[in-house]
Amino acid sequence: MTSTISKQRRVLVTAALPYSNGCPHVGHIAGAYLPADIYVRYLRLAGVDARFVCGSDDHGVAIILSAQKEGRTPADTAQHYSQRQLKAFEGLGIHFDVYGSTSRTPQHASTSQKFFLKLYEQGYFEKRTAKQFFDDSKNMFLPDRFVKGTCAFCKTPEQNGDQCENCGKMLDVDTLIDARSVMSGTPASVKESSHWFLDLSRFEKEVSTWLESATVREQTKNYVRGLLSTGLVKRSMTRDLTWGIPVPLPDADAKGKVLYVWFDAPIGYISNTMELCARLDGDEARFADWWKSDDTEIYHFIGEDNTIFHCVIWIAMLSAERSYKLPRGVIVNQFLNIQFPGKEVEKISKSRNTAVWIEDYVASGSNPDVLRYYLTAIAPERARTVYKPEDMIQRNNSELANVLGNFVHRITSFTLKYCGPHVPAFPEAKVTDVDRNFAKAIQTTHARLTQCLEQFEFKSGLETLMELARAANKYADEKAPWVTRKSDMETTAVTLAYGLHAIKYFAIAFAPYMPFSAAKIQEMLGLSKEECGWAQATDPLAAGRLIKEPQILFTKIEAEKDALPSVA
RNA sequence: CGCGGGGUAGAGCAGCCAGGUAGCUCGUCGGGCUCAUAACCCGGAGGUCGCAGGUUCAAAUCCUGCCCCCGCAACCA
Repeated sequence: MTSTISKQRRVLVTAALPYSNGCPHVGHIAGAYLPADIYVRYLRLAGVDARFVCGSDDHGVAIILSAQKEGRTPADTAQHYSQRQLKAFEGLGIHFDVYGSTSRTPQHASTSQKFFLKLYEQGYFEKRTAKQFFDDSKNMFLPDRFVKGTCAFCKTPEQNGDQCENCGKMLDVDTLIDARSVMSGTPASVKESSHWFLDLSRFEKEVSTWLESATVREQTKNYVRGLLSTGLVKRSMTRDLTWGIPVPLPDADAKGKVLYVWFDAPIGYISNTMELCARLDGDEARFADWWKSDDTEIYHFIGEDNTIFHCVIWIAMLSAERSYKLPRGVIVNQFLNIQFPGKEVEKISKSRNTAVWIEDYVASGSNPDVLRYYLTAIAPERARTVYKPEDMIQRNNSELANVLGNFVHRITSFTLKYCGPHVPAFPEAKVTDVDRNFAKAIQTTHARLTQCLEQFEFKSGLETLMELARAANKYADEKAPWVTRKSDMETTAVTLAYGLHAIKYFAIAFAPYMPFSAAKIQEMLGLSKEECGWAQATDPLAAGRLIKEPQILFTKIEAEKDALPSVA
């Protein structure tokens, strides 16, 4: 009997909690959710006990503003978008084990408050009272970016409340003249307010130690090293808002204040895990297996805008709280820009109407795998990259349809046509070096792909797979079964068996990237779930297995010139 | 001298961490094949790998300096 000592690997994967005043677009997907989903799918195929946690981030001032604009309560707004987000994700095959919400997941508020109190009791907070701009008409304090006024130093008008664009001086309540609220246009008044600051500089050592040992991309490390070298600051963890988690202090000044949204948001990873354990295991206390166990690896997938919160503040928070494990890695992708035909490269922006929305893509009935493929192929892992609608069509046609889809189709249809509906048997003596090298290429590809996935290099892994798909077409051409079938059916059988072997490999290896298409190939070969493990991926297909009629995996997309925006 | 990223064929990108024939897709020119989604395969043309030094037998890759482009600069998320 073989040893069963080795414990099953356990991995908790989180994707950034989407802010619930909007829906995901291609940039969000490429940044965090798709790579996280690919990783989780890979882990599960490899037999790892993986859980995938996400949920909406419902608090903060932007939700309040959206709710005002939409004429409903912040709670309703949050719920509305949260549900749409989940539907969009599901439409792309991005499947979370739990999609919670920082305003509705039952464990969230208490978990966040306990977290805050633990830091408070250890004396990590400093209470400070300061003057802040206030909008009397909206009855709310104004964050810097919601105040405009004239710079007291150089007299440049229309400056934001944080820094003058002209002279570069920092602006505050005393140095921004004639300040008015951006929200209402009314003059901003000034009020005093008390807040609780977390002195991040006390955790510089912890953050630094974590950073150097964690799985974090090099450019992310450089960025955080830069922050550390200039020194961390004190940062307020409370806000004067009517929507959020109440600050759980007996202090009279804490009344009416809520936790800073970035304090409670990452705690959402924990509270959503609790909710998941309550549902799946019937015991929310089992969350400790994921958050308090040395045996669990935690990975956060985020976009670059979240770096400071996950790689500095969250690490400091966890270090201060002490009972939770620090993440093993934070996988940060850069931003995705966008370029429409005949236009310049620009940022994806809701207000400028340059976003491509996932729910639109899903509603159009387009193949989710095509978008998954394209967004992985252009994944902004190392640097920002550009999403181009025509580029996606081109890649769909020339790579997915012509290379991968066509290979699967030509081999299976040839087999059905000339060798009957089964994987053909063949005499070993007919196997040549060409065949053996091809089989070897499958093994090599698998080893490289596995390494790529383990190292979070999803783009590179996909390229490796596509290389094999090209090699597969070369193999078919070199072996030319359409020629050998006239004189040598045994050699033809070898070629087809090896070709089908490759197809079976694709059915498993592409599954993390393109689950819908992989499932189609699995169906064509009649593969069971048990046969589709990562460890069995390179096993050949047994002779005699029934092959089903091939389906088209990727239809070509005609470049509808009329549908493209006209260039003025 | 604030911080970070980028500058590789006509276009878009990979390769850089672990130096060793400059690769992929599209476009373009020619050939082959006919199993396949008018698909596939082979070959050609096209690159001073931003610039200048340095290390090395060898540099797109490591080091130094410079030029250009893009972001970020924490009390928005």
